Amino acid sequence: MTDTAPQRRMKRPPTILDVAAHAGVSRGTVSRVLQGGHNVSPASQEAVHAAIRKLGYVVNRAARSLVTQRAGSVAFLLSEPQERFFEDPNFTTLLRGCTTALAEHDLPLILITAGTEAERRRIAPFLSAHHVDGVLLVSSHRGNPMIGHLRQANLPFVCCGKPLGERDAVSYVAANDREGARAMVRYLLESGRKRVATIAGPRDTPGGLERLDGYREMLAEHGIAHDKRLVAVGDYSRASGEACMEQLLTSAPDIDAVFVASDLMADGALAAIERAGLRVPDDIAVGGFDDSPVATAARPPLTTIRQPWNRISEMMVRQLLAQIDGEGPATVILPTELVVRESA
Amino acid sequence: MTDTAPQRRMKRPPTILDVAAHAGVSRGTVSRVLQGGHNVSPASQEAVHAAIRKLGYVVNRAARSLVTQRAGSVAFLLSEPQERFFEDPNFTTLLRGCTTALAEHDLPLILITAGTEAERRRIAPFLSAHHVDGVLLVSSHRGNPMIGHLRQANLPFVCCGKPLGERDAVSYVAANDREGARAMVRYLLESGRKRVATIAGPRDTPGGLERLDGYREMLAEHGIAHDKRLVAVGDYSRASGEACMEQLLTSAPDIDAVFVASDLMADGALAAIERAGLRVPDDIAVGGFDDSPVATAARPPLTTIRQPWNRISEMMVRQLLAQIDGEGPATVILPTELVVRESA
DNA sequence: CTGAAAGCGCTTACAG
DNA sequence: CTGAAAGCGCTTACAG
Repeated sequence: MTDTAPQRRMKRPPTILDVAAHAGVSRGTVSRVLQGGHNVSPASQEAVHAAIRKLGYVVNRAARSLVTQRAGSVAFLLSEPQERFFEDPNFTTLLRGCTTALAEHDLPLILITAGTEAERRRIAPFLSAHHVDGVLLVSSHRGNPMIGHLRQANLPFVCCGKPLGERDAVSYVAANDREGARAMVRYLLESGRKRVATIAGPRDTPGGLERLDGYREMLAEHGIAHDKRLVAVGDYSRASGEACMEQLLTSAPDIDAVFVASDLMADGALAAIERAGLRVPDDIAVGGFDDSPVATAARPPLTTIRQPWNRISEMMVRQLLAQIDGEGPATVILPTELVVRESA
Repeated sequence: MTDTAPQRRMKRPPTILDVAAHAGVSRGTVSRVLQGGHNVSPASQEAVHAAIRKLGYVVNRAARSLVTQRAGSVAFLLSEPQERFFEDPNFTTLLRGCTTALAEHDLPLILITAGTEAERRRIAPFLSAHHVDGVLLVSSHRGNPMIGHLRQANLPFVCCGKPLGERDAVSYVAANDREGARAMVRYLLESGRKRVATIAGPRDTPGGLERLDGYREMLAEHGIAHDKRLVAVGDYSRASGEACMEQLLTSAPDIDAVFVASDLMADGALAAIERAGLRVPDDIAVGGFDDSPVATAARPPLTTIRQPWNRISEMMVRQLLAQIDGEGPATVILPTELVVRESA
C-alpha cells in the first residue's frame, strides 16, 4: 500500500451526518435542532447537543447559504474617497461599533471600499449577486450613485447620516445635527460671547447643512443679525479648519468664539489661532462637533458635541437586520450631548 | 388563478444552467470557462462569455465554496484590545492597504476583532470551521494565544510584525525596526545633539525591543556610554508619551534630543515639552517613528521614520495567498526611510 | 415528533 | 474538447 495521500486525510470536519449518527437520529432532526429545536423531543435535542459538543461540530456556512439563499454576512461599504475616511476618527469609531454589534448576531462583517466610480462598478456584481444580505452604507455626499445600485439590486441597506437628495424613503440613522449645533451655539452665547463665527462642513453633506442651520437659528433666536463674514466653509479636514480660521480672523478680527462643525477642523482652527498669537479660550472660544478622539488630544481639549456612535452603530445594525427580515425603511434620529472641556 | 406569489417571483439570478442553455453547451463547459477556459474551444468560450454578459451571470459563491471546500474570503483579525488599535492611525493604514490588496484578488475581507479571551473563544469555531481561507493577524504582544488557535485549526496566517516568543516558524511581514531606529539616532547625533534620550515601546512588543536596541547600538557606535536615566518606556499611547517625557525632563534635564518609538507618543512628548516651557527643535529635537497621519498634524510636524505600510499590507496579502496555495511560511523585512520635517 | 427525499448551484474526475 | 453524472453539506416541505 502506497503512502501518497496521508496529508489529504486532514481530519475532515464533522458534518451533520456524523452528528446524526452519534445522536442516533436523522439529519433532518439535527438540522431542526440547529434551527432552534422546534418540533424536536427533549430527548433528541439533548442527544444532538451532546453529539455536537463531542464532535466539535460547526455548521458549514456555504452549504447552509446555498439552500437558504442567504449569504449570512453583511457589508460595511465605504463609498467615499478612502483617504478622507480612513483618516477620519469618526469612521473608525463607527466601524468598531458595527463590528461589535454584528458579532453579537454572529454575522461576519465584510469591509468594502468603493471611493471611485471604477471601484463601484467593480463591486456592483458582488452586490447584485447578493453575496451579502445587506449593506451598512457610509457615504455622506449628495447624490451617491451607490444608493441607486443598491436599490436596483434590491439589497437592504441603511445609511449612516441622512442621504441628501433622495426622493424615495431611505433608511438611515443619524445624530440630531441641528439640535447639537443649537446647543453649542447657545452655550457659547450664554457664556457671554458676543461675536460667534462658524466653520461649516461641505454644503453637499447633511452635517454641513444642518449644523449651519442650527447655528443660524440660535443666533436669530438671540436677536443677532446674520453676518456673512462670520461663516467659513471647510471640507472636514484638519487643513481646511486651519485655512478657514485664518480667513475668519482676517474677515472678522473681532470674533470671540467659533463653532466648528467637526473636531478635526476645530483642531486645525486651534493651530491658526495659536499662530495668530491669540489664546483659547481667553481670546477666542472654540466649540467642536463629534467628540472624537482628537477632542481630548487637542490642546486645549475641545468643548464639543458628542455624537452617540455606539448607539448609531447599534441602531444601524438593528435596522438592517429588520429590513433583511422584510421590514420597511425607517429613519432614526439620536440626540447629541454637550461635552464641556477647556476650549470654551 | 390567484395572485398569491408574485413577489416571490423576484427575478431569481441566472445560474450556470441558464448560461449553458443560452450558449448551447453543457454546464461543465461553462464551469471550465469560469475556471480560466482551459480545454475549451475558442468558439465555446466566446459563446459562453456572450451568454454571461447577456444574462448578467455572476457565480454563486456559496455553491462554489461547497464543492471547492474553500471559503473564498480572508479574515483581518485584530487580536488586541480594541480601543488601543482603533485609536492607532497605523492600524487604519494597514487595514486600508489590506482591503485594497485583497480586492485586487477578488477576495472579500472579513473584519474580526478578538481583544479579549472571551472573544477569542467565540471566534475559534468560526476559524476552525475554515469559514475563511486564511488570516491576516494583527497582534503585537508576546504570547498571543491566537497563534496557537490558528495553528491547531491548520489555518494559514501571516502576522503584521514579528510575533515574540514563537518557537516554530511563523510567517510575518515587518519593517526593519532596528535599522529605522539606528537611522533616526544617527541623524540626531549628526545634527549635533549630545544628550539623546528615548521613549521606547512596551518590552513585550517587537517594536519596543528592536527600536530600543537600535538606539543603544547607535549610541555605542558613537562612543556614548549607556545612561539609564535617558530611557523611558511607554505603551504607544499619546498619554504615555506625555508622561514619559515629563519623567525624562525630570531625571535628565540636560537632554537635547529624544527618539520616540511612535508618532503618537511623540505627539504626547511635544505637549510635555511645550508645557515645560521648552521649544522644539531649538531646545529639544524630537524624532518619531511610523510617519502616521499624526506626524504631519503635530506642531511642529514630526521628523520621523516611515514605515512602508503599503508594501507591508501588499506583502502580507501576497504571503497569505502563497500559503493558502500550499507554500511554507516566510519572513519579510522591509526597509524604512527617514523623513525630515521640523521637529528635528 | 420524525425520517426519507428533493434540491440549492456549482466543480471535477470520468469516459469518450 | 465535451457531456453526463456524482457529490459538496445543508434545509425543508411532505408523509406519517
